[in-house]
This record gives sequence, structure tokens and C-alpha cells, in this order.
Amino acid sequence: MIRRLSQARERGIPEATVARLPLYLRALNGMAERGLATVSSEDLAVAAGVNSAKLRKDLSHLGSYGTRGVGYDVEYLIYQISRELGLTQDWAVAIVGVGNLGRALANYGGFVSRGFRVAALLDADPEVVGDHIAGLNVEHIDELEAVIRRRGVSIVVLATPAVAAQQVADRVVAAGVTSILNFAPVVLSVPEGVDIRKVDLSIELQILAFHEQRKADRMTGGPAMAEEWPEAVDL
Amino acid sequence: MIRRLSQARERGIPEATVARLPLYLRALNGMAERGLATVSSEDLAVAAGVNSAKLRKDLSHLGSYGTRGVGYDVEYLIYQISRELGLTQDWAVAIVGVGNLGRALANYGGFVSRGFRVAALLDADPEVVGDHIAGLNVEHIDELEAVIRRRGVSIVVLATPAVAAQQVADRVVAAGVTSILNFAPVVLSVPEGVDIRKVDLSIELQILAFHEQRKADRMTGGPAMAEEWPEAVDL
DNA sequence: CTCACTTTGTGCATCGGTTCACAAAAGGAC
DNA sequence: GTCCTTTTGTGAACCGATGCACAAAGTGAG
Repeated sequence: MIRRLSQARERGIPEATVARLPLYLRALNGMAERGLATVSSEDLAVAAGVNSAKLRKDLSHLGSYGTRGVGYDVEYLIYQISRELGLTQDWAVAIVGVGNLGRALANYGGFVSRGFRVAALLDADPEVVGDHIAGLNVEHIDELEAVIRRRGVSIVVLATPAVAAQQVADRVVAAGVTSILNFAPVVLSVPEGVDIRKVDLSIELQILAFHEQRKADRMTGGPAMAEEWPEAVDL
Repeated sequence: MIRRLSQARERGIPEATVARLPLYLRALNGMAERGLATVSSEDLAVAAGVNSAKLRKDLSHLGSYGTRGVGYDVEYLIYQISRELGLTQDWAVAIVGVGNLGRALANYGGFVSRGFRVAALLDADPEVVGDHIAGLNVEHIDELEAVIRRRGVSIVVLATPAVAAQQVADRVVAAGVTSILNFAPVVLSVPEGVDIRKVDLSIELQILAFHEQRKADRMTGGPAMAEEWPEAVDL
């Protein structure tokens, strides 16, 4: 089963594909646990909640890892996707901000799943510094740069209040980190080359509300035609 | 300042635009607090972290609310976006699953921001049922349908373990809810017409890891050419 | 070997979204 | 009023992603 670097592999996997690979990986892991040896694009697509043509095109960007008439070898595909995502190595993650959310993240099992290890918890509040959470000692934010350096942290999760986020981000970037997962509801500004992903609960809710309103409007026959300012509006 | 339903407004705002409106809204609220009366597309775009052409096109889907040579009236635009997103009404949200994450969400201030109200907390564990969190009594999951009905819940946040998520989703949908925000790492299957948004910490990390690896590869001059199975791989 | 069947990998048309670049509109100076 | 400056709103080119539909590649039966 020798494979060469096919024409499809010369670097450059579409962003949309990258975002779906973890989904495939999760579905495949479930299948491996249930003892399946091979899987068709159709079955895997259903498990991952996408259509099979898209799945095949996605996988084709990694290489030609399927067998026509048979499907994909589950273990082999798990390995290839893991390698492509960089999960065959160990990533040290630091969580900054140990409020409710930070605590939840630290304890979140799936976090540590494959390849990731929470290596540090940091906070500015002397009240929580020193606490033991998920087997880790909460350290003071002053230690940020030292901790990043000493433990080889390459991904930082920001779970601070909104006002502190940019400041922490600046320090983290200055310390050489180029991957940030931001839970604070602010638009971070970082230099070229630093990747930021944002998770924003409030935005997700607002998008849902938009569609929910749409559905309600459709029932009652269009919106209430209130295009203008209402007579009294609280500013 | 009379405005008619311009040609642009006949229903149908692009999904990508909807996803950015909350961002604009947040930036505008900050500006309103700082007392700004009007704002140019350029300034607002910078504050929201997008480019100004995109911002103008997005806003043009809502109607023609700017003034050439001047910009947008901050308060008026806040009102229009809020109305479009359905934030002028009050949405009752139920959180199912009061583990670390559910607790964090219940206490999350920005959650209640504008238009949203946490109306119920539910869990299956008798140990946590009855607890008081964020001013609410945690109720037993058996009460799910009754609570949804009685309190007019229209958006449900799933923060349950993965194995329970689909089951809860089914019940929630059967109870008439058509908007779900899912934090459980599973692909939910729901009938047509039900909107699901998914927040998945582990997937976000994996995407970051992919890019981080890319950056590292670029430094060291390409990947290690390990196309094949390694000699020994733990399966 | 041949034939029937399965399933991958991909060329191609299509679609939605982004960006450029500019005409049209508004305001202010005089 | 005219002219100049600012800034919006949008047509049009572009770009990436999606999905169809099918040839190519593999399996298995006879």
C-alpha cells in the first residue's frame, strides 16, 4: 500500500476542509471503537452530518487514501487525518482567566482528548491564584511569559473578562505564541501570522434569534412593518 | 427621515451577513457609550474587524440607513440591527445540563445582554437538582416539556454530556423548540426547520493545531515526509 | 477471463460571498 | 447658486466552496 505525494497533496488544504476534518476524525474514532474496519464515504458522511461528495473531495485533498469498491480503512484514515491536523504531537495549552468559564474549560474532558494537554492556568485575581483546579495550580498572570517559555505553551485560551483580553493577547503574542482561542467578547487585534479563533456565545444566540424571528414572521405573515422609529424608544 | 421598504429589503439577508450583524451591534454599543453620534463605515469596520466595503454591503441588506458624506447615525443603526436580529423582543432561554459548562453559561453576564433571559436550568442528576445557580432553581429534566411550555422557552442551550444530547434534543424538538445551541460534541440530527448552532471547543483547538503545525513546518522546511505508516503505531 | 456491481476521485457548472472601484448623494465653503 | 470634499450604495469581476454526475478502479461471482 505504497503512496506517493500525489498531485493533490502539494500543500494547501482549503480552510473549509480543515474545519471539517475534526468532525470526520470524531466520527471515525466512534467507528473504530465499534470495531469497524472500513467505511464508505456515504456512511462516514452521514455520521459526520455532511454530504458524501463533499466528504470525498475533502479527503482527496489529503491524498488518495480510499479503495474504490471498498471504502476507507478506518484506522489508516484516523492516522492520516490526525497527522494532517498535527494531533500526532503533543500541544501544551495555557488557559488564562479562571472564572466560571475557565474552570469549565480546565475540567472539560474532551479538551485533553487527543494531542492537547492543559499545561497551565493563570489568573490576575489573588483570590484564585493558588487554587487547585483539574490537578493544576493556578498561577499569577505575572508568570505568564515565564510559564509559556518553560512549558512550551503554543496555544493559549483566553477566558478573561473582555477588558483584559487585548492586553493579555499582546503579552502572549510578544511571548511568541501564534495561536489563540478567544472566548472574550472583543475583537482582538494581533500582528500578521498570529491565528485567532473566536467563540462567542452571545453572537451564536443572536444568530439563532434572527432565524427564530424569521420563522415566527412566516407564521403570522410577514413582519409588523415597523420600519420607522417607534414613537418612544429607549436610548 | 422617511424610508420605504427599498428593493434591497424584500426578505433574504445572506447568512454571512447575519453572522456579522452581532459584531457590528457590539461595536456600535461601545460607540454609543462613548457618546459618538455618527460613525463612518470605515471606522465601524475597523472596530468590528472587517473591511469597510463588506460592512457597507452588509448594512445595505437591511436598508439604506446611512447618509452619504456623513456616515451612520449610531443610535438609529443600533435600533435597526437590533430589530433585524429580533433583539427588541425578549427570548426565554433554557440551559440543559448544569455541569461545569452549564454553570459557567448560567453565570455568564453577556448572555443576558440584550434580549436574552435565562428562564430555566435543568439537569438529570438528583445531586444538582434543587441547587441555586445564578438566581435560578435547577429543575429535574423530567420537567423539561412542562418548563418549556410554561415559560415560553424558544431557545435551548445543550450543555449535557455527549451521550445525552441527542435524546434531549429529540424531546426539546418534540416540545416545539426550533432553535438549539449545542455544546455537546456530537452531530445532532433534527427535523427540517429546526436550527442548530454548534460550539465545539475541541474542534477549534484542532483547527488551531493544524495551522500551528503549518507554521512550524514552514520554519523547518516542509513536513518530515512521513507519508507511510510509522513502523509501530499505537492503534 | 468476463461481467456485474460497488465506490472512489474529480471535472465542471453553479452558487454565495468578497473586494474593487466608482457614480451618486450629501454637506460645507464661499 | 457653484465647487470641492466626504462617504455611501452598488455593479461587476473575482474567488472559493458546493454538489452533480460520471469515468476509473477496485471486488467478487461464475
